[in-house]
Amino acid sequence: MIGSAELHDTLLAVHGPQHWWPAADDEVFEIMVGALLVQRTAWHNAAGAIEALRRRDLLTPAALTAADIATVATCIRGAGFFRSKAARLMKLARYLHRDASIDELRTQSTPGLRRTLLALDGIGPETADAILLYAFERPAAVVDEYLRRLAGRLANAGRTPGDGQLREWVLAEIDDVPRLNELHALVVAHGKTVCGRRPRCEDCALRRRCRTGRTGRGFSEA
DNA sequence: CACCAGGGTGGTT
DNA sequence: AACCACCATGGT
Repeated sequence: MIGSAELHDTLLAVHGPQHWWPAADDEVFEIMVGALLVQRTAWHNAAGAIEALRRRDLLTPAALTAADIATVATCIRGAGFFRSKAARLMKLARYLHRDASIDELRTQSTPGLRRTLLALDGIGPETADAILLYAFERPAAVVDEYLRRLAGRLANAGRTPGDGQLREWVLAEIDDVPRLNELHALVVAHGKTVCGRRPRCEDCALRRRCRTGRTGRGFSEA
């Protein structure tokens, strides 16, 4: 099985740097909002929703808590699923304004912070790891559908790995935030342009590594 | 027109 | 544990 470091380097050579969320310290809440808004939505539309919220100065927990949910829903309508997303944003803002705070979350250990995020409405494993990585700059491996499909083609020996195995596989060779950041963005770029739902391995820089082409060790159990 | 986009939740088998 | 419907808009 190819290592995550080689996957990173190969995709970087093909697609170049992706420039995803260079998280400034005062943008943590904004990035958390973006991570919720972008779910099953093109980034362009999520970005428009964030700008609409920014125009109304709603990108702080306090301001969003005080806002009317109908106003929030109007701002984020273009990002889709606006009713559920508006409710989730209000819950997130209330939680960070009343029950906790960004600074308090910063003091938590990475595993603890992951559990904290997973307990919030609308934050599942992928969004939690994206927030850990892009907002809090913690070493986290974001496992998305593109990476699952990619791993399914690259792991020719064993069975297709589960999400937990995929996280371990990524972190085994990459533990620094900049490359984990870049890797997830590159996997998405690769999935959208070359090997998406229907693989086009003949055009892919990884074609020699794919199940249709070659040998490898595959993922090990446990 | 069908399909996709930086998923998660709740219910059923 | 795997599968499913649902959420909803904008772009191609």
